[in-house]
Amino acid sequence: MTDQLPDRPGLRTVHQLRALTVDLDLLAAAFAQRNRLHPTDLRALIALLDAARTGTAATPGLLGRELRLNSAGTTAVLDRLERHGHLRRTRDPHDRRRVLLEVTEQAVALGETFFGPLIADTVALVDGLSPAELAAVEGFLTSMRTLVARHTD
Amino acid sequence: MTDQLPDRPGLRTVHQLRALTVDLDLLAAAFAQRNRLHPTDLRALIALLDAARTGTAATPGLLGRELRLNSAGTTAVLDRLERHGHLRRTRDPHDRRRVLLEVTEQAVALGETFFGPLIADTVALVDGLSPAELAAVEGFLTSMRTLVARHTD
DNA sequence: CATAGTATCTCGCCGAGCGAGACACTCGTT
DNA sequence: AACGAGTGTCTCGCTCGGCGAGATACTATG
Repeated sequence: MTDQLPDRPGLRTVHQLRALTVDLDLLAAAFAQRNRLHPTDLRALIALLDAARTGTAATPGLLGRELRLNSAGTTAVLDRLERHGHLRRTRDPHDRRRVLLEVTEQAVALGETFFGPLIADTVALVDGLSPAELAAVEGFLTSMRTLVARHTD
Repeated sequence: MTDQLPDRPGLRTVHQLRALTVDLDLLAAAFAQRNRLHPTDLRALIALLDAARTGTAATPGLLGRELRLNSAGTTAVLDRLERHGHLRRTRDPHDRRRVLLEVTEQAVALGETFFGPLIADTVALVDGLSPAELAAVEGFLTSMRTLVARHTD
């Protein structure tokens, strides 16, 4: 970005990666708008679907921490999702201060329409790679994550 | 957060890629907050720095289209950036309806503090790859972009 | 010229998210 | 058992980013 030297492999890759993240953001934004969801609501839905998939108990507090929202903002997100029928709130019988969040079938279906085809295509793409290619791609992604993590402080 | 053991290589890669984009978003958000910028202002700044780097003339209209903001919102973004000294507005002498946007030295420096180290590390990482590995990574990124583009409609 | 088209800005409004605080509940201490 | 501290969630009032509508200034075309 701050380097003008054209066509060094490293810079080309940086550019490709950045373009890809921008495209993914645009895709998410387009999907959100088409389904009358705010970007934050979509992020929340993704987090809740993840939790449901891994069997983790989701609560407003956890969600708010994940989305970097304070409690008031979290309540507002949940109100919107509940109003749109993507979410059910139930009191935790073991700790009656807590609220358990349950995504509805409708929300799961919505998530599948969004992620399903893209994931399927990506899996097909990855399955078409040779073992060496797969190793290179996975190594790159892993290295990038630790690298980004090191710059977040 | 949700590092479950994904069964197939394809899914594992999908997960890694998604985690990476989330981490990059978090990095950007953290940087924005530390510099008293709104996420949109940072996106605008990135777009303007890109334009400056490629020698493209930046105008409010172009920027607004890129950021998916209407004209009122675009004006507000530019007001904020100008107020913070990241931007100068000048009338285009050839078409006096238009306003030309010029990032200040301060903004360029800010961009370098943000992107510089991360880009340098990424370039170093990519430079350390064998030609075959590099080809695999670039091929993957390119394929993903066309794949995402196909799903955006 | 007049008229249509274009680039930008202003005004009034909506609503996402914040800070402060209320309320309900749990838990350790006494 | 009763109290206080700590925790999870929600309510209230507010700020301010972004939108729709329209004003303003300029260019292009007949």
